[in-house]
Amino acid sequence: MKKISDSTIRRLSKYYRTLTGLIESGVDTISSNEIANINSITSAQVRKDLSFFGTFGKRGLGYNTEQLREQIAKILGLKRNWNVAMVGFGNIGRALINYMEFKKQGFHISAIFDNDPMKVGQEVESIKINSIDDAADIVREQNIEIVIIAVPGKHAQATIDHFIKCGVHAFLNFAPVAVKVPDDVLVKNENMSIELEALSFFLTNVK
Amino acid sequence: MKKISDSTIRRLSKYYRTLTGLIESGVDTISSNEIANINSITSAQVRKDLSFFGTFGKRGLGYNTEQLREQIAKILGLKRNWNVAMVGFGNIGRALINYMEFKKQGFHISAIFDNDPMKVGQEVESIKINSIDDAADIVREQNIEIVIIAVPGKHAQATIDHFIKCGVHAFLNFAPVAVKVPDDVLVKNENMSIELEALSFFLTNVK
DNA sequence: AATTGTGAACCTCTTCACAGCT
DNA sequence: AGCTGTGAAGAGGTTCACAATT
Repeated sequence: MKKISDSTIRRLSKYYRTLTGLIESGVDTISSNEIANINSITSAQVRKDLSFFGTFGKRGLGYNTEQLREQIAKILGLKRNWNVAMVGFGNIGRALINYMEFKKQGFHISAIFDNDPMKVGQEVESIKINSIDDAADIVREQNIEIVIIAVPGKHAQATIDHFIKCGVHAFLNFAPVAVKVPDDVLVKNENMSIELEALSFFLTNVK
Repeated sequence: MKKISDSTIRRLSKYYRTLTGLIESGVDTISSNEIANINSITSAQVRKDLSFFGTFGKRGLGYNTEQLREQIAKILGLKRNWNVAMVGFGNIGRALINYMEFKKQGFHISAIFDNDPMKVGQEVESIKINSIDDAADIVREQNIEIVIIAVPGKHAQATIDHFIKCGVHAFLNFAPVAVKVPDDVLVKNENMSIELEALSFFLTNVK
C-alpha cells in the first residue's frame, strides 16, 4: 500500500467520529465542506484524504453519511474486534480499566499483566491479572494484537521488547519515555505531559 | 515571536524528558546526535529545533545536560506553577485526579467542577468540587489558566465556551469531539481512540 | 447549480552539507 | 578532530483551481 501519512489517519479518525455524530442527529448526506468546517480544516483536505482510498462521494451531492462512515471503518480496520492486553496495574492501568469507553469501539481488554505477586491471580472487572512470565502463552491463546503499556518509564522498553518477542506488533505507550522498536512494530504514545507543556508554551510565548 | 511548529514543541518536550533521564543517570554532556538517537530522529532536527530559540551548545563539545534542560524548561514555560481546573468528575476525571503524575511538573489541579448537585461541595484529595455556575469567581480567585475538559462529548463545546468567557485560553480536551475556539485560545486534544485506531489501521493495512 | 476528485502550485518541515568554533 | 549552527536543497503535506459528474 502507498504510504499514507499519519496526519491523514488521524483525520480519518476525526471524520469517523464526525459522521457518527451526524448519523445520530439524523443527517444522511453531507458535503466535504461541512465535514471540513466541523473539524476546522479545508474541504480539499477532506477530499484528498478520502481520495487515497477510493471515491466515496457523488459529484454535485456530497457523501452519504452511513456509507462514508462504513467505508472509513473498513479503512481503519474497525469492522472487527481487537484483543488488547494491559501491562501494569498501577494508577494509570486502574484508571484505564475503569474508563472502558473504547470497549464500545471494538477494543477489548482481555488480559492484564503485572509483576507484583500480590496482584497476580486477582480479577478486575472479570479480567484476570497475570504474571508477565506467562505473556507468551496468553498472547497466543487470547490472540492479543495490541498491548497497552502502563508500566513505569524505566521498564517500558524491556516490557515492549518482551511482548515483541511474543509476537505483538502494536503498542499504546503511556510511559513518558522514548522507546525503540523495529520497522514492523508501531508504538503510539499517549502522553499528557506533552500536551500540557504545549499549553504552557502557548500561554508563555504566543497568547 | 516567529511561528514555531507544533512538531518542534512536541520534540522539545521529548528532549526535556530525555535530558531529565540523562541527568538522573549522571551524564553531564551530550551531543545532538545522541539526543537524536534516543528519540529516533536526526541530529540536524535536534539542532534546528533548538536554533529557533538560541544557541545552547559548544561546537566540538555538545550540550551541557543541566543547562540545556534548564533552557528548554524556560522555553516551554515550566519554570513556574500552573493552576489547572478540571471540569467533569466522572470516570476520566476521577482517573486523572488519581493519576497526579503531572503535579510534579508544576501543573496543579486546584479546582474541580461538576454540575451534579450530589457531587458539588464534596472534596477529593483536598480539592473542592464546585458548581460550574461559580466558574467565573473561582477562575479569577485561583488564577486558573488551564482547564481540563472531562465532560461528555455533547457538553464539551458549551463548557469550553463558558470557560473562555471566564478568561481561560488553554484547554486539554478529553472529550472525543471537535470543538471550535477563537485564535487566542488553544485546545489540545487527548484522545485515546485516535491512537488505538491508528494501531488498528497499521495492523490492518501496513504490518 | 452544486460538489467531487485530482494534477499542479504552493508552502512547510526535514535533511544535507559545510563554514565556523572549541 | 569533533560538533554546532544554519543557509540551501529536498521531501512531504496542504491548498488551489478546474474538469468531470450528478
